[in-house]
Amino acid sequence: MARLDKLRRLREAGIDPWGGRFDDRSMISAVRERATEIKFRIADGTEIDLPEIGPDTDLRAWRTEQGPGEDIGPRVRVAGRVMLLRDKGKLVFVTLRDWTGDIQIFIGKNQVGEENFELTKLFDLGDLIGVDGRLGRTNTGELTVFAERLHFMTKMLEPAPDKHAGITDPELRQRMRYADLAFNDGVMKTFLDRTTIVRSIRQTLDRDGFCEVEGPTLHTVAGGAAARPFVTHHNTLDMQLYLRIALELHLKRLMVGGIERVYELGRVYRNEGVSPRHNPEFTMLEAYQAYGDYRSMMDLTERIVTDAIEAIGGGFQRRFGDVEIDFTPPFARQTYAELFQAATGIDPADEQRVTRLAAELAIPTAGKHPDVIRNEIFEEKVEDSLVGPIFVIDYPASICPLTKRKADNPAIAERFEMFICGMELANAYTELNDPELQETLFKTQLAGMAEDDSMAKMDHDFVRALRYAMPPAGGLGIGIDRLVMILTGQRSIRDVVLFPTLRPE
RNA sequence: GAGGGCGUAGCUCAGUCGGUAGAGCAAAGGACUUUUAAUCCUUUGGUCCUGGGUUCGAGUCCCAGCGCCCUCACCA
Repeated sequence: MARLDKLRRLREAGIDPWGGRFDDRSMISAVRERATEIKFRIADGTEIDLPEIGPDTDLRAWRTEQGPGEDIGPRVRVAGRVMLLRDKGKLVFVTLRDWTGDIQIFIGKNQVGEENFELTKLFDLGDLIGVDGRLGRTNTGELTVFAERLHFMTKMLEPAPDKHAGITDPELRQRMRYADLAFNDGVMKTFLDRTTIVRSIRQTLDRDGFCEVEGPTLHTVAGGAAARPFVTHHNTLDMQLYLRIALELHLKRLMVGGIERVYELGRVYRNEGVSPRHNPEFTMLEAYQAYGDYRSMMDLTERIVTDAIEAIGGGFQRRFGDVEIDFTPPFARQTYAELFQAATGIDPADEQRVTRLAAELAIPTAGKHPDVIRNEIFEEKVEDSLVGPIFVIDYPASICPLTKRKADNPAIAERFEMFICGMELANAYTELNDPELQETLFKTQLAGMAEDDSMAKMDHDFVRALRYAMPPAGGLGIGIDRLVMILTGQRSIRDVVLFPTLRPE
């Protein structure tokens, strides 16, 4: 009988196939925790605990040994999706799933009565049902709700995916995330973990006295990062607008205004290529702390990451692919120059040998600033191999134009990047707050931009804001999606973004 | 944007040298009161991504296109 026929049969039996309010149900995880309340009541009325349940448990034999008696378990009400259906004639087993877990339902014809039992004939994989029953264990020891009454909740009209493999086509999983969440193991957990991580980050920042704000996502000038923006248009104002590519410039304006610890955790949009580590829209945290510097932000980053790990559990030793990562604080801190020297055997200050190495690595050097060449070598020889977590500190100043230099060494910028498994997870600076220097650096940056990046413009208002005095500050950016990838063990950003950008069907 | 791989039943996948389109799950009918990816019997189910070409004959070989995945580039 097809699903639509069953729908009709439900209606004919006076049952609404789309269900309704269903009060007082317990979450399946909570029901599972009540397993210890199940007792075996023997003839004289005394109640004894069930034996330890193992893979070879034979409760039927154990019950026979105890003599005449019966299982007494708590009455529970659950609701969820029918994941597996095992029809044994006058007996039907259902594996029911809600968003907290799975539990088996036992539906015996003699136990629930003819009318309820007829309802099971109208069940399909994927339907939503409600069950009243008593918690107990089957002969094999499986924790089970022995149904006393069935409630039909909602009919699924589409065929269910393969009950073992689920949906494996990555495009379908992303396009039909609803089915992915409902039928593929572990997907729900990953996204609930994502929520837990984001909540934990807010808690860490709030506890440190940071103030969460919401900046504009529509910008008249898209600044704060070197990326191409999405362009849009406001009709009645008849003006071109850009979707933000970073949170930075508005948060700094707020620092000028006196919001001394400020952060935004929100979506930014970059009109660049897609890859397993890049989605056109992604979630960034940016935090700014007045009277701090990049070292303050390093401590904060470490707390944000370790708090998030504690929030989702599983300990500081974690796996990502086949790599073992140790998040036990403190995280390693090494200078850019040290790492360069260790990986290449060459002193980064040795101009000649750096140039020779660039040639060996087939890195074109013509017309490039030595620091740019150095950084290309660094990216190739160092970054990919950093398992981390590690803070790479003290970058060459010329590749960080918007960063304060070290007071005692103007060639070095007060910046760190945190790497885990070769991925850049965080980036922080001691922020530049000199408006005149900022303006000059903006101009040089714009002059160096390619023709197709011409939508980059000078943000005059931002420079004016700095003229009203922004306190010296540390600033931090964390790529939330990548952090979630690392902490949940997902290799693709599209497995931690609920609805990644896709071409239309 | 460049290179490589993939596209077959509702789902997961086989498909040999170019010779009648296959399996498991799902679906439909039946048996079974402690199963658990239940099992057993029966049945149904195809635009082989699209369009050309080679050939007596193409899921298979060739060309083009579309889509997805991976690597690289831009970027975080």
